[in-house]
Amino acid sequence: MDPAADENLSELFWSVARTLRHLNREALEPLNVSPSHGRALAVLLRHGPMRPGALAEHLRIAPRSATEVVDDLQERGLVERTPDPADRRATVLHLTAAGTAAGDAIRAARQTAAERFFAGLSDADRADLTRILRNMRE
Amino acid sequence: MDPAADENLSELFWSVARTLRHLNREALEPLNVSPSHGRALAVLLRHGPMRPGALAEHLRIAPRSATEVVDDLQERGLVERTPDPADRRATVLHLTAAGTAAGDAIRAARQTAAERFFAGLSDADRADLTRILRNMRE
DNA sequence: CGGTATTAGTGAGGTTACCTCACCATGAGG
DNA sequence: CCTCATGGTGAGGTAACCTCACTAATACCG
Repeated sequence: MDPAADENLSELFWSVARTLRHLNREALEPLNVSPSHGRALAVLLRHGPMRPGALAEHLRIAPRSATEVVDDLQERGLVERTPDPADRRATVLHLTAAGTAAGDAIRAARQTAAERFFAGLSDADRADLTRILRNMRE
Repeated sequence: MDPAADENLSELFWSVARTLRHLNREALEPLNVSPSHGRALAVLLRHGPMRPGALAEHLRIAPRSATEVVDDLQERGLVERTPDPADRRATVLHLTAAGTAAGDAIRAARQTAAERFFAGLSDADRADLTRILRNMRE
């Protein structure tokens, strides 16, 4: 109820979020993949081949922006565009072998970063945090 | 200790962070201030007049980038540059009346957003969350 | 069946919020 | 006083987004 407490909580939350973001970026850096490309690879790895439009939805960006991300990824030989046999307007994106390897590396790096980050918490704290965050997400 | 749990916790955290960011942006939107400008105004409001270099440090951006932010803010009549009497290389930034008003409005909007966001939590949960986040920040 | 509306993807061009590098004026120390 | 460091900024660049306009293809409808 105390407004000052709310403000502190919000600032505290941001401070922690920033640390986590930095950690994630550090984890991705040696893989030579930008966060935005990493997210795209992760989506393709998790959900399999899909159209650029679907990728855009997963990433919550405009379809045009997905085109751009795919351009970069294709240039690096991580994804391929193949025509959709069912709809000649559409293309289907799928990971190359290199793309799958990169995606796996990203997943591993992310997990390591998260482990390091949450390592200082007791099991009880983790449980509390999970419960509270779930609650906040509604 | 369970890797999957860590990953979920990290994703959960991001999901909540995104919601909070959106809420903050919504709160700032009617004030016609970008997040970056809002942060700068908030710093000047909280810490008083300072040099561009100091502002850059507070915002954790390069000095050159602070110049840019100040340019925009000055163009909108929210801050002024005055020569530093103690050092003729330097300038001192201070808020205009309009800038102070904007800063106050931003602070209020932020607080309202935070209140809405943390409204669903019990006092005990807030205390737990605060403690855990402090712990994570080390 | 033909015509209109819709959809998938992308070219062109813009924005925001950063960055580095080079430079000038000034200040500080030997 | 001469060199070196510092404060600010011009010039120019980048990442990751955006909207608008367009083409090709498909879907719907009378």
